[in-house]
Amino acid sequence: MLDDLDRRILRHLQGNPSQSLPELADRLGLTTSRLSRKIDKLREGGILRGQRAVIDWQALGYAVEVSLRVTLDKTQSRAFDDFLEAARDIPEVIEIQTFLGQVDVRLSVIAKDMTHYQEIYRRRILTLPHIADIEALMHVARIKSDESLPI
Amino acid sequence: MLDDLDRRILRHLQGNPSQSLPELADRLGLTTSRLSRKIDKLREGGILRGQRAVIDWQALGYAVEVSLRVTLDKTQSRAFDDFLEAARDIPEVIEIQTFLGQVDVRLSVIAKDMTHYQEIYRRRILTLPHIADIEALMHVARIKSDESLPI
DNA sequence: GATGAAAAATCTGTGAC
DNA sequence: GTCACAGATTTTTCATC
Repeated sequence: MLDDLDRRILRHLQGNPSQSLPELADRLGLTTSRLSRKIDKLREGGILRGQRAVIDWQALGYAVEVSLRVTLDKTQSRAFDDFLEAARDIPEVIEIQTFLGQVDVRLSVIAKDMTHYQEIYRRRILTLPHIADIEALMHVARIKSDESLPI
Repeated sequence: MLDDLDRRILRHLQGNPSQSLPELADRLGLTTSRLSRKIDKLREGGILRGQRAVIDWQALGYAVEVSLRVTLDKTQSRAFDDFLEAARDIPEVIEIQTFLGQVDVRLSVIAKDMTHYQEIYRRRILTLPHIADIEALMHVARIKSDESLPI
């Protein structure tokens, strides 16, 4: 379903997204039109979902990131749905993942500083429904972040 | 430093990534050139770091994601550096974060299926240097993922 | 059905107002 | 802050294999 050329194209799009088609075609030894059509196919197939602007939120003044592990009160059958729905609406929550196992959900929360974080934590996080337990880890750095998928 | 218009622009660039300048300008009620210059400023300010192709790795056949919490052997002063450097080179490791506290590093690993995951885990993860302890959580879903920063 | 070359449409960036 | 234009880029068309 995905040939070798597709893989090479994806790898390049991942690394240098903002290069032009002729430029990329040149590197890959293709004509521009062939490359253009290949990319169309990848988009149609849902593999290429488009481009996204990379925004440096540290430059925006967000200096603090905290990773929260949440365990939910499983006596309530709607616990998951309720919790996720409410968590999704908090703008400072930039990541939500769910798990199989002792921990139910992981959230990444960003804030301008520790005071701001405390405020978000008390007013928005602790008021989320069905929380049984929370464990927080202060984040130091993101070393790698999705830049290089194994294609 | 960042006016209201900037914020709206960033919000749009985040949400609807692959729209063209005239299209976006229309939505925001601006002329194309004004928008173009605004975006230039954001780039100069380091807030906009460029574009990235969004690739759907589930469509690529990666069905499994596992989150690993790693504790390092802190008797070795080079433990962090050695570990991070080696982990970064594993293509299936798509995220690396470091923390302050009892846990040192979190890795996200993707694999085609459980067999594939076992292979990566044994051959690549367990052979990383200075590991004192690992805890794994099977990932179920990414509910939210960086799409909507609080701008 | 896929490919290459070139025209047509569209987009981006810049300079004048 | 707007308008208009030149250069670049993407997309479509058409002939070909």
